[in-house]
Amino acid sequence: MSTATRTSRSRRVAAAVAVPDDETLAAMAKALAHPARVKILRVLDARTTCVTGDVVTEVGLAQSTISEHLRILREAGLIQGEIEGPRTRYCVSSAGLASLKAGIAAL
Amino acid sequence: MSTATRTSRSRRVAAAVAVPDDETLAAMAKALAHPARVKILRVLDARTTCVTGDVVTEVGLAQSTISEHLRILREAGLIQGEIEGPRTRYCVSSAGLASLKAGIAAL
DNA sequence: ATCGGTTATCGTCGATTGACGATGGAGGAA
DNA sequence: TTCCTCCATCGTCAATCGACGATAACCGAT
Repeated sequence: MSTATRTSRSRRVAAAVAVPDDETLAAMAKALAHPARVKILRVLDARTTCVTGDVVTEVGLAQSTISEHLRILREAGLIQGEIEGPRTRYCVSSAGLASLKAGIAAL
Repeated sequence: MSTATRTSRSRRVAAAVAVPDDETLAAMAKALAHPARVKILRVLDARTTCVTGDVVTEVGLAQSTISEHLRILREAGLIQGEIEGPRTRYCVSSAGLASLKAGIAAL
């Protein structure tokens, strides 16, 4: 418990963080269970936003491999990408990340 | 951060949490990347300590499978087990878990 | 309409994972 | 000693992962 001292029957104050169950937490952990994906998260966080090509350059793996890692992170809800013309812009999902943090912190 | 408000150049107060690099963080996440292992952590936390057989009963997988999961968690530094006569007693490694939490929180 | 740049998806291959039963060793009890 | 219990390890099998090149789809500009 850190931000939310206010728990029980009070008004919803600010973004109730979803606490994931075992299954979901494991899935999110699995998405992080690869150095390249951890690095991708850091890259996205540092630049606040980038297109796939930027990530390919930064991480140094094949484009198809990066695209796959991005898919895994996206399906885990840790990042989100929006199509922007011919390219796709990715950013970390603060909601998803918060959920992961909450789940880990609750251990 | 929860326990340690005291950070910088003060005397080392209580267990400076090691912040893991990408590789290590990924390895710890990988250890959590399975529902059974998440559950095992919860079981250990709830009972503060248990022998392998208890975990087998609680989780409901084959003894060899549980033993393997315990090994993975142990090698990731998330739990520690001490041999106690004919059985092995496992408990959560607060240091390892703190390291994981720090790594995740730093994302 | 066609071309060039940017991504996602497909197919493949070797490596790793996860599950289980079987085996073996280390302790306590008889 | 001789059991019996508890646990880790081994061997095996199917399933999944990770990386890559090749291909296709999509869009903007020419």
